[in-house]
Amino acid sequence: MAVFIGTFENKVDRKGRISVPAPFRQTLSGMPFQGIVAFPSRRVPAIEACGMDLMEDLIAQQSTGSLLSDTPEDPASPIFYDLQQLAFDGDGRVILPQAFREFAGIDTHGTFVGVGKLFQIWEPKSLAAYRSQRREGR
Amino acid sequence: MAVFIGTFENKVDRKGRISVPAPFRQTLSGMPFQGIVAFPSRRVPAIEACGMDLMEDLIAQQSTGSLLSDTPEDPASPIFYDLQQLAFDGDGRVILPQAFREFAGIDTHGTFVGVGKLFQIWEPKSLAAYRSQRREGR
DNA sequence: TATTTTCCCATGATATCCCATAACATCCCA
DNA sequence: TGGGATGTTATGGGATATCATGGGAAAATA
Repeated sequence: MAVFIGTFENKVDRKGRISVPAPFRQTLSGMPFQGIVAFPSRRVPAIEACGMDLMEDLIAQQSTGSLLSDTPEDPASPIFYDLQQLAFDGDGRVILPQAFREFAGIDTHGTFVGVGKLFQIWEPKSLAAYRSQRREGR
Repeated sequence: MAVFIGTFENKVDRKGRISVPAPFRQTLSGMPFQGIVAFPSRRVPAIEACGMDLMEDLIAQQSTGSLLSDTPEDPASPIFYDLQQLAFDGDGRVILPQAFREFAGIDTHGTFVGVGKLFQIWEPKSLAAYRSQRREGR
């Protein structure tokens, strides 16, 4: 099972690149797509990301019947509309799309937080705020 | 089941390394990740740690569907925001992150205390204080 | 051609690997 | 029951490798 644990703060360089922490890359190393699948979180003001394996799980859950029927509901999970594949460059960095940076308020630094099967990318100060809020039990 | 029992005081060297007691490493020896998962305790001024097995239990409960759906809850148990994976070096040592050292007040020495499924790492003097306090029934 | 993206290499900091040593515990055999 | 031999452990430190980061050059795009 792919597991992400730990917190790592990295820099965004002037080209918009940021290093994915080495331990996370390690977790992703066996996967067919060398990179991450990212999307704005529905719950917190941060980007969430995972490996392709989790996406394949999600896709496997779509039943062929409902996909190809003419029921009015969209069979796609809503997050599909916001997904972005971000490939690693040779040194394990990705470029965060502008829209994602804005969503999370990320400028010069990003903090990666492993939360199990996913990880999140935060603007460091929003993370600090969120953390202390949580610790107060709110 | 992984069980930690016993008390061991070890040194922090100038590189910030500290040996995990051999009996604890023994307990962890069968695990896929050779190291510990550590976090500031919610109850006492010390670091708590366990093996990857305990974390995998926690993570296995995250279902792909709910992770990627629009449910309002943060997919992360609050504990995730403070976790760090600390790998053993060839000699069974780990490097305690600065933030952890500060949280527990650990400088030159750390005392490992097995408390069952977890163990704790204390600054020796705070542990002594906590102990005598407890013995007084407070 | 202007602009962006990808690839590649350089660098400094840090962590990792590896070996040495001293203290201690355990074992083994007379 | 000694008492030396062996092994394990914690600890220190030097050499090496890895990592995050910056920037140039090549390639792709518009």
